[in-house]
Amino acid sequence: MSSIQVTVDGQPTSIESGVDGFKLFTSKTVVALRVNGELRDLAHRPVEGDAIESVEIGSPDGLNILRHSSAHVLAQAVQNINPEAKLGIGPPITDGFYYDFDVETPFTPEDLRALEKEMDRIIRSGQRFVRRATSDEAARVELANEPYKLELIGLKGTDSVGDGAAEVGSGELTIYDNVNPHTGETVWKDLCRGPHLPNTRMIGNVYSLMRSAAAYWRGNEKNKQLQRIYGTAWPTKEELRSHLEQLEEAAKRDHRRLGAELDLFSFPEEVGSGLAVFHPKGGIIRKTMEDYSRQRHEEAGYDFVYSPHVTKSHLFETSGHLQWYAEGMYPPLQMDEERDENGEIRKQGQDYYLKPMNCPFHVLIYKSQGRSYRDLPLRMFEFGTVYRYEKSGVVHGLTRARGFTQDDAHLFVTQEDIEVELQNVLKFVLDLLRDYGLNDFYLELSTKEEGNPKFVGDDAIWKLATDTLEKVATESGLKLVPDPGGAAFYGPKISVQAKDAIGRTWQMSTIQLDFNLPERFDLEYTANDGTRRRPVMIHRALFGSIERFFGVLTEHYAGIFPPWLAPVQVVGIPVADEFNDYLGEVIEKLRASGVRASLDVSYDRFPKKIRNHTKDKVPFMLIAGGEDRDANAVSFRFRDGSQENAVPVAQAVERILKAIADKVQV
RNA sequence: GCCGACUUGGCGCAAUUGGUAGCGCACCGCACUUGUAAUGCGGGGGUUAGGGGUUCAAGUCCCCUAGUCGGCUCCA
Repeated sequence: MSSIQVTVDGQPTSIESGVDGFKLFTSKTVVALRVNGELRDLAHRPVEGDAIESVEIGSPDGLNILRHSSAHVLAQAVQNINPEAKLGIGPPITDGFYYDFDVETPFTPEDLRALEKEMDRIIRSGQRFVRRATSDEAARVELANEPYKLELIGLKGTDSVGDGAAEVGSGELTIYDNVNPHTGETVWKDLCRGPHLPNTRMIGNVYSLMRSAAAYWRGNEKNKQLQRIYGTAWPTKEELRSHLEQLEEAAKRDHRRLGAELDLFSFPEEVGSGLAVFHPKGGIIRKTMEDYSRQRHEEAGYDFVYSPHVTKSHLFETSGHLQWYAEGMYPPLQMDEERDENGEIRKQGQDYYLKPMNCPFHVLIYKSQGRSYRDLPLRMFEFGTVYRYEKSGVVHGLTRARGFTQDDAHLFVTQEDIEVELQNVLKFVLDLLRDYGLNDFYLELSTKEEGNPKFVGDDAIWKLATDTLEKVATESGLKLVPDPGGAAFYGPKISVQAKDAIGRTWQMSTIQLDFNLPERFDLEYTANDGTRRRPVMIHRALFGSIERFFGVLTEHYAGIFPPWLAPVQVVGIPVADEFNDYLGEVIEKLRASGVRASLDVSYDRFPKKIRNHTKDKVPFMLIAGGEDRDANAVSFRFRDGSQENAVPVAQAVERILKAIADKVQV
């Protein structure tokens, strides 16, 4: 046996030639190799000079392999039960995998259970995943019954493969055979780049089919819809359990659920899809959010403006919305048209539109007078309610609504001031988000997609805008993630992504640079040399939409709002009626200081009152009985059940006021 | 918009093979007057999302509309 020189996990090592990954790594948790940067099956045999690393099942690559192999088992199970099912693609995704199938009838929950049974059988049989290189021609013959796979072969090496990249790469084509370990017989096969687990047993019973749904073939709504099955798979039972618990936790925090439970808002069917009404408790939270935002904007030198909800079509023609964005707008309201008895138009009508954006109005305010460089930067701020015709299938609670209020600002600046103003805006935005309790951010830079006609304006301007945004974003020190093609039609944007308490990220603020609207509206200012120049606009929404931000905060806090936001901040619960007056005085004292406090004088018994207000997530429950009254004190009970007895009244009041003023959580 | 599931009193749910709507919480009344998550008793409230059809009979079956949920596409 000759030996070869390789490096194994960074260490120069001499190994026998022809040795495969199974021999190199005997640990059961190693599922694949990384050879010179490329993922390989454990059956791969390294050659002289290779740099080899082990891939642990718990590593990101290892998890992908586990999940990808699980997807294969799912596909095999589907075809075992229904040989007519045609295969789409089946990649790993965050926390799991999916596989798309073309089947006559969609899968039912019962089907999923039957499929899990079949998958268990396949997994227990310990099939090996065996890689086999093939040619395009041979694969076409072998997969003649799999039209979607044939299509992928045709796309091989092109940019349009998209999610099919798990099936075909740019190199040689490979098929994975699932081989029965006892008979050596190939029981199933799939076009796939791999790598895969050595055998199905490694999947164990640590997977679960989650749901089925339709998905367009190759993600294009013009294509046929296939039936997709989603699953999750993990290396260990504990990880699967904790994943399922996390889903449960997320469900408990769902703002739609908490909104109903805490009586914050609702979506009356009578009003229409995606249109919320805020109830008193939600209303006070929202008002508090808005009031604080107003205060900060005032301090930061913004002007407050207001604009109507509807306007004549011409404004949106000038802005470009009707040309570029009509399908996202509510259909027009036809006004003032009159016809004679023959149906002939006697008086020409007008089309009015609900506004999808506030910017054109702010532009008109800018234009209402001649502007000087001395006026700039001009910062206009408005809680502007906009209406967008979201497709029926995408409406989702407060986070995707058809009517919502943007905390919208438009900054008119000179070219020279762009950078400084952007820096200030970004800092302002992040500071304010922190005050609302979000602390973990990264930035996304959304740029135009070359050649896509939806983006208006000339390339040089786009480049300047994009470069400036990138510079400012980079200087912020936050992580910057590119988002090609995600720009607004009139300009690139930075968006602030915030992580919530359970690690989910939400797009919050956006800052967009716009050279285009000033052009379309022919905006000008007089420079200090007397020449007329064109200002640049910065569009900036901080919460994105107040409704959406409200929803995000509700989920972030799981409904347990910090005192400054809590709809009811203090409830006084007397131990018995006898103490109503005593505790009532304390509550009055708090109310006089602006605290949202009330006294529970209902006929409920004491423990029931505690239960009620705990369920309502009131931050401070103040309790008073004989002992407290004698000591001129009250007792605190907090939402987590902890308590603090005999706190002198003056101290208690001060403590509550301070918690509210400091915007801290309790 | 597309695919699928779902819609029963304010909320959460139940109702054998189609046989004519129940429960808990909440609400109202009465009694109890209580030291840290549910006091007891009584009461009111639904033409089962809306409309149409099949049937002797529809919450249960079929069709249309609206809404909700999960995905897909979309999110300027």
